[in-house]
Amino acid sequence: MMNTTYSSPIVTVDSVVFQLVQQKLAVLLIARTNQPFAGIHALPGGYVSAGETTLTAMTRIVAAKAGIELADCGVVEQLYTFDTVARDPRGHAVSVTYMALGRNIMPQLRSDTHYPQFFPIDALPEIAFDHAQIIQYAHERLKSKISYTNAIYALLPELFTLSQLQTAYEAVVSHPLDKRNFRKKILGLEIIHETDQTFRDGAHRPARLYRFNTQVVTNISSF
Amino acid sequence: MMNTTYSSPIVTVDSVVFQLVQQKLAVLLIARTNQPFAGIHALPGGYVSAGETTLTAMTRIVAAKAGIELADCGVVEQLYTFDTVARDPRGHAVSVTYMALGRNIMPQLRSDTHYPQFFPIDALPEIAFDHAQIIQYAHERLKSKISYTNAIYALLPELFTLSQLQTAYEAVVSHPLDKRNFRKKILGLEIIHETDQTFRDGAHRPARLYRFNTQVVTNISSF
DNA sequence: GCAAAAGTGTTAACTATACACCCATGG
DNA sequence: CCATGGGTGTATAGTTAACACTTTTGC
Repeated sequence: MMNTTYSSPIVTVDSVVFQLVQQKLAVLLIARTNQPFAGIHALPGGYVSAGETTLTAMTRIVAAKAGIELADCGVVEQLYTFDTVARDPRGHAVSVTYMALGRNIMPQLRSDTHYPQFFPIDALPEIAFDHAQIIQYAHERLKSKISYTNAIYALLPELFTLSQLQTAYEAVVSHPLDKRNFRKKILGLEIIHETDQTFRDGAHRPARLYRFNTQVVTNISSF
Repeated sequence: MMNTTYSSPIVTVDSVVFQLVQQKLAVLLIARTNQPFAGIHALPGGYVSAGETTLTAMTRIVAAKAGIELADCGVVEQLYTFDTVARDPRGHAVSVTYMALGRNIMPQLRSDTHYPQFFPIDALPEIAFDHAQIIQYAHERLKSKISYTNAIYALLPELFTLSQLQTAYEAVVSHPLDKRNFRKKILGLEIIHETDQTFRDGAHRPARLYRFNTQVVTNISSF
């Protein structure tokens, strides 16, 4: 064993990039240009080469295929590694998946035209490979993550109203929350603080703007 | 991009196998026979070859290096995938890690003598590579897992007393639990049921034996 | 009868939930 | 003055946490 003529599986990465689009959770998909699944939407992904880390590869691939800089995403987290048998024409592939959270991301059409777009998670098109399951897995992870960390900051602008924050939570957990209970709880967690600024938007009372205490993922357990 | 002369990283697996030894959580380590870290203890791990899944590779490797059949472990779960740079003499390696839970596992000395042994997690020897961090990560995952699933069944015999169950929980979370609260809670979860058998062991009242409702990992959330 | 582990309830603190009205603004 | 979203408190139910004595057995 362990001889140097050993033949390894192909290593790939696939990325689930989330952002809020019109107050709904949306995921980045590209239209595939090659077989299999040509024309069908898929997560941006590609091959990892020897000498680059999976995270570096992901950054490179998402920039190349969707014109998105992962550095602009406030949270990047590894999800799971799938043994996707019979997916790659060259044989067995191991796919490392990541989740990224961003805001105000504008996908750019690249020269090789992969048609990157954000789709609301409750209105996804047909999805190639097992990527629908990966998206679902990422969504579950995100739901869970925002319940014990401040990670939702990465989906919001630096300054935000409590209503925007509540809407973001609701977009992720996909059910409505009680306004008074939500505010009581979030303020009690001491992960945000109010600023002296307000936000005016239409014919109603202006909203106080808040800011996260930190833009680093932090646990908010009861201990 | 995506040309067929692409060179992939090496893929490896590393396994964190837990069991209870004398009522303490213990992890399987082997003594390395080669450089680097010759003579130092490490997690059982090795190369994944094209055509086998990481789980198959892990099963093969743990059997080869420690004489342990993963099929005997009640829970096997993927943990995380590490980009271990500069670890493999042939270059960049991607290491997929798994956690397994078992009971009554006896490691076997194999022909190529890797000296497999279980060490209590609070008395580990010097550990090679970044494996100490992997063990800590696995321990955190296990702590968390037993709080929202019945996964601890995999560390216990089929029939067990409530005191044994409590001791198992305590071994994992590494702090003592209140006996009355523990029993109230565990019985309220309805994941175990009492049998008509008891266990006699020394000069005291015999203990009722219980059994898990299922030997499959199941969530026990409040919903 | 004594040592040793098994077994058993109550109270207080905290957390989660349900629920409805007034406020400040723009038009 | 009215439509719109911003902002606020209280009462109840449920959950968690602290805590000590009696029971059954072997020797």
